[in-house]
Amino acid sequence: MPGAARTFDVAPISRLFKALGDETRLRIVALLSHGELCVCHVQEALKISQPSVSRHLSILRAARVVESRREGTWVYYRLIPQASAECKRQMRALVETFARASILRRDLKRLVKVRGPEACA
Amino acid sequence: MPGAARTFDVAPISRLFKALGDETRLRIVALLSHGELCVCHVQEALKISQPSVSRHLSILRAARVVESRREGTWVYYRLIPQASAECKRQMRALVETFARASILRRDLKRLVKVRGPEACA
DNA sequence: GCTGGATATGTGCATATAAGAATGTGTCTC
DNA sequence: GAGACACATTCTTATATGCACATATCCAGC
Repeated sequence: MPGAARTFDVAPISRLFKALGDETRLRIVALLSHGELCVCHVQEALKISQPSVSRHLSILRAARVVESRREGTWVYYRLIPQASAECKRQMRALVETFARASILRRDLKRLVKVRGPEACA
Repeated sequence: MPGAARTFDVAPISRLFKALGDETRLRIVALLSHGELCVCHVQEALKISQPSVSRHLSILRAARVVESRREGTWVYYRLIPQASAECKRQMRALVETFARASILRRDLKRLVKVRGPEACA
């Protein structure tokens, strides 16, 4: 086996952690852990500028943490299953953490209630 | 309850991920997940400069990921239990990942065999 | 095709981070 | 206390990151 890795490859986890090592992006992942959301939902929930949300989402997408789906005018983002077992393990732990954060879940419910579960405007 | 957190506090996890979002530091944590090591061991295992090892270790210590203990000339580093449940969960998942990386474990064993389990020189 | 709303991207700036070289601190031995 | 060794810190340079602002793209409805 030529070029077989002599040491464990930490690159995938490192990439994941780097993407998650930012409060804003972590809050976005927390929101998305409860389901799919469009950009305006995230923007409203986090109270930050639209370009900032978009940028952080693109970083998360580049890191293969989220994927997007366009539906008319709106773009919906959701978490995607991790490719490697290591990243899968980390994301599972993270989602479990967020699942226990009932306060955040209430925030999200309130947001969806206000803005509507399907409509963005 | 005045000042009660309206949103889930992501700061501790963010801080942890930021510290771990670097390949070198992740490799260091991987090594330490198998037990306590002194700086020269880490330096030897990772084949990087001594100041670089020291600097990364200080970052990990600032992030409350490791702690150090001086024994004569040498300084030993080890992982420390995380304070918050969220960080504990992430570190458990990470250590489990490294425990499965048998290749890395063999590297470490070889290193300890060469350098000795107790003596650094 | 034009307009307006939703989203994405470019630019400039301030700050943070990483690596290498040099130097400083602490501890042991003699 | 002088020298040797282990480790930490500082400095410089190159690169990366986050934010604010402006601008561009994409789509729906007319």
